Amino acid sequence: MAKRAGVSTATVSRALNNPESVSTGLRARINTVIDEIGYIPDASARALSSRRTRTIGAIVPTIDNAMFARGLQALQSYLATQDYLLLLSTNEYDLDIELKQARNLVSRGIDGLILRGDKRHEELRRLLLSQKIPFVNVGVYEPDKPYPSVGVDNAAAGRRITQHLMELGHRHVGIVAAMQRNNDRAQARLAGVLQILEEHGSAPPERWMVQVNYNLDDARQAARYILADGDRPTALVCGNDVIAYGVMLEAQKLGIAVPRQLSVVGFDDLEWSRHLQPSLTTIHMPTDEIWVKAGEYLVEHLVGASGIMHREIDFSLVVRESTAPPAGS
Amino acid sequence: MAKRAGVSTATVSRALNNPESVSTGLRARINTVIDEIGYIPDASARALSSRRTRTIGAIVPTIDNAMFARGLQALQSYLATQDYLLLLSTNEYDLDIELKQARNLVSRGIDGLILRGDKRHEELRRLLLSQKIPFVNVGVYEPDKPYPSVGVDNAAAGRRITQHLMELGHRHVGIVAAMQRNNDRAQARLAGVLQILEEHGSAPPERWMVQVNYNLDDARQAARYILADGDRPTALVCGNDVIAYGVMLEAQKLGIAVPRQLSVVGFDDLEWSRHLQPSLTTIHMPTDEIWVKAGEYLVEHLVGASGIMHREIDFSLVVRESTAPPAGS
DNA sequence: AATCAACATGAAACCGATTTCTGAAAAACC
DNA sequence: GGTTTTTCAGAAATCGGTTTCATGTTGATT
Repeated sequence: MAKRAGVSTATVSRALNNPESVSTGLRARINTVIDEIGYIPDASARALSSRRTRTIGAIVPTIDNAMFARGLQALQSYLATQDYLLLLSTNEYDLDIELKQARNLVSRGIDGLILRGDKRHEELRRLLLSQKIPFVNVGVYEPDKPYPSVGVDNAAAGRRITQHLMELGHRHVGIVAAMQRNNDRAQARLAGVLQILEEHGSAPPERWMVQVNYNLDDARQAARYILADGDRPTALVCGNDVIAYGVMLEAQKLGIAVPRQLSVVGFDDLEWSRHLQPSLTTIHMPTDEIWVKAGEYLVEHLVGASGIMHREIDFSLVVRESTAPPAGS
Repeated sequence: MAKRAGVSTATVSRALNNPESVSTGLRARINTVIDEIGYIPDASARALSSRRTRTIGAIVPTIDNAMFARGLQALQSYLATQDYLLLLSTNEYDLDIELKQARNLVSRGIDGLILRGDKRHEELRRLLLSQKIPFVNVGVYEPDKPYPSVGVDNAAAGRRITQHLMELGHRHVGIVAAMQRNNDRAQARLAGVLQILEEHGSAPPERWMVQVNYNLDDARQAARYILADGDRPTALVCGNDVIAYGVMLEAQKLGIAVPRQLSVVGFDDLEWSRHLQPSLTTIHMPTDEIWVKAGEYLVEHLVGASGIMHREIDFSLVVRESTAPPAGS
């Protein structure tokens, strides 16, 4: 302890947390000693007595996904400016793992928690409630839910991009969706897409609807499956940009011209989408903004703000070269 | 406290950490009460008295980079199996930020630290030494350094892929390197590439050597700059796969055929590299293995293993379609 | 000059676990 | 059966801060 400065621990604590309450002289002396011996306060002790850790936890399905990586980066940068640290866990889309990770995080005394996904273990719900840990569901906008969410309205995004295809005249539309299991974001997108299709009497046959994992190989395989048939759709809605890339690669390999013979759309607007040949029509998601806002919500909540927050972030349709009217029109 | 079970805190602690030392009856009673009231031990208190947090810190330049995202994912998964948690920070290639983040992590009582990069603040070196915090430099193999490292020998990788170009007969080779500032990995690769080029009397002119950021736009711009000239190289070595993608996109746009008129190579072997048209010749990096090994080293070190470790992980050259003998040969 | 409020500081309790020390009971030994 | 050893569990100290409470000092008020 920096009591080498000849002061009590109480005074050091005050000098650190509430400098104005300590006289200038003492404060200077304390700071000198701190620099001298390289004193670093013990956060565990601090946490133990103050019941605050200045740590925010985050549980995402995986870090190895461009959207999450980007969001986490933005979140971490923001938290750093507020002197918060990010305790990171992944659940690999498994609710039991999520619960276990959450227990661990809670045990660590996180001040707040950021979750990706709505489907969660009932137990986790109780845990967060009983421990009074504020949390946000990030990446979705769900104003009806009894807990805060910040993100885009994914169903609306699904409707928007499908509408675009409808306006171009497509009536034979297939869907290569992302895995729906425990993924509310993917589910909402799919629901939005289907809604518009049904409104136009274009609900796709079984064969034109596939779910795939987040990688190029699986997306290509799905595209091969759907496009192999003689009677194929004139447009494909993909659950995200990565899937769309795979679909376009496979279309190219099969000699199907995009967009002349097949329109392709995605979601997310990753960096590649602008650069692809042809470039990809997609829904732009302001990922950084979403995650930073989520962080802001928690931080503000921790200093006293209150009330459930639902924050909708606007997405936008980015029309590029991968969509055009269907061949026959 | 679960002293509702009618036992002392000491016994509860023992039941949790060293179950064999508690009689079966008591243990059962304690476990029952724990389940009943949903008792979760306070990690802060535990850390305070045991001086261990079961937390590993990591400081990387950015999460938003496919290689780091992937490595962190692998590391986090591994740590989860060992009941360790990952405390994540980024330094954005800035040493001062890194020091600040490290201070914060140390204050949190991390048991070990994973660092990406060799160049660091002198102060940080001292800090880690004085606090006796084990750490590893990940992503590079540097057996001569006085601290552990686990990764590939990037200079050797640079030599290897350049050798491949030499064998194909290229003598006019340009370089689009990654940013060198505070990036030992990028520096080592570049050094390896230059070494081989010089051995073949093919040191590139100024104009053929550019440094760019990790994104497609910058890479394309660099390619445009190098390839605009009438007298252009027959091959380009790119600092990583993302840069190579940008270069190939731009070459395509400029009407320069890859590999017939221009060979392109990268490093990392990201998912896209197999799928590109033409597919990319590159150096495969076993990212998962590297990061998991780094985690293993720390965890093992914390239970008593000792000695500086330098672990070399093998890279491999993956020859695909983006390289061929130069046009004239 | 006397009274009182405001302020700066230290002493000590406290946060919730781990760990050492100690004693009582049970097991082992002769 | 008496003594020694082992096992089990509780009391209490400890980790390093924060925070309440008490106290002495200074400055303002009248």
